[in-house]
Amino acid sequence: MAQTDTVTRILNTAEVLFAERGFAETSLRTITSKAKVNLAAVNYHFGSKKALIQAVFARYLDPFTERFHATLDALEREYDGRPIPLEVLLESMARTVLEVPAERNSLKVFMRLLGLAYTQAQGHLRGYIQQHYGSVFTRFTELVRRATPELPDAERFWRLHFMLGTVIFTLSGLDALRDIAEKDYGEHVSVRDLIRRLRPVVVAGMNAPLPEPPQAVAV
Amino acid sequence: MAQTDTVTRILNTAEVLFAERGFAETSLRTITSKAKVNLAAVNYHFGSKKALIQAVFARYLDPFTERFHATLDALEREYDGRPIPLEVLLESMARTVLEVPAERNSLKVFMRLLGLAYTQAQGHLRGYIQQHYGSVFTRFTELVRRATPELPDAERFWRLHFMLGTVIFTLSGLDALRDIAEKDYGEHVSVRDLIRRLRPVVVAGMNAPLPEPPQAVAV
DNA sequence: TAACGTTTCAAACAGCCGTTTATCAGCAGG
DNA sequence: CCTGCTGATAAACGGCTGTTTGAAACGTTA
Repeated sequence: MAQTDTVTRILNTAEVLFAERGFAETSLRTITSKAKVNLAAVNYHFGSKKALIQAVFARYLDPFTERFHATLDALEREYDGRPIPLEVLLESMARTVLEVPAERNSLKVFMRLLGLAYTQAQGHLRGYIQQHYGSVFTRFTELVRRATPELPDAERFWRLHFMLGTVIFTLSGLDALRDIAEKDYGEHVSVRDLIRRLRPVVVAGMNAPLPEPPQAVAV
Repeated sequence: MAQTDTVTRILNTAEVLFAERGFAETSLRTITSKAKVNLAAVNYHFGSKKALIQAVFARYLDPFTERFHATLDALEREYDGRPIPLEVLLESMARTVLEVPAERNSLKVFMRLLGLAYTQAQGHLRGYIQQHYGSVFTRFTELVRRATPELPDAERFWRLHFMLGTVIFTLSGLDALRDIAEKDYGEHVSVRDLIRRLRPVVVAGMNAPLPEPPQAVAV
């Protein structure tokens, strides 16, 4: 019953190629030839290229949502109704994001894929992710809401997306940036190192003073 | 001598379609038919699709770099050797970014394009931008360096890219986010409004406390 | 052994891609 | 008048795309 060797070979090859070149720029022929599988295997096992793309994401996001829900369950038990501090929430999310792909040494790929999901056209992907994994995000934002009661709802919404942008943009473009950083500062940067650097910036961003109201005339 | 009507029609149509769907997903036939010009016109006037993509960027980035250099010239004269405060630098950049496309009501397109330049494969584009416009960025980062002498060089490098990610990610995915925000918070968000919200977050992120050193054993 | 459902495989499908070609219109200067 | 030159146009080019087909190979169960 275990997944066919062919299926995993396709998934393993596809996720790397997608991450490197994007979806439209990666043809099924490239995938199947590099995976040493017959061209028709993709349509046989997945049905279409769209479905393959979604399957690639599901293989990361299914275990992620499961673990993240479990983590949040544990936190809610621990804090027993009291608001969970923002740092704890962010830390938990970061840890879960790191855990899942760590087992396959593919954190970089996972991050690239997340970036692509946001920026590539692929309307079907956005819909699929929203529909299948939207609930975790909703639950998380609700907990963040309780952790930051002083923030207006709209402001918190935008700041969460600001921070999402920071993280996804950085980690998904990591290879290119790393090259520059290494050349200019002679410093090798690991993903964990980057997350260490990201933490204070994200926290400070979330806790930044409120913006001055828009060109308002004082009462 | 003025640019042919055909050339501008192609550029106007192409930039919108590229911004909406990405480069690989936008065919020359789609562009030329929507622009009501002959298919061969693109290759005749630009030479290739790659060159068209670069021309679309050049039409934004050429005036941008020119104005931004002028702005920095003025600032350096004004501060006469003293370091220019970080807020002033960020503010100037934001103002220049807003000015250029404002004349064609295409800020949204410009931002999407910047995002695509980072995230889409298109290796030739990254090279082209680096080669033609890298010097402005270098000059800007050097001024930021003088404005934030307490930051280690590597830390400043990463934080600048964190903030770049925040801005590009947000503004380039603006349409999708705006829909959610409007539905959930009933609030219409303009680009200027978003920049007002971005400012304190970016400043706070740049001024965040330094991260604790990596798992170092105390001496 | 025979029949079965599942998976692999080579080949072909129609369709779209970027680019090139050859033809033709319009207009300049000799 | 006609010779060049710039641009516009329709048509075709070879190549690559995702998908489908029908036959072959496989392992399992009767």
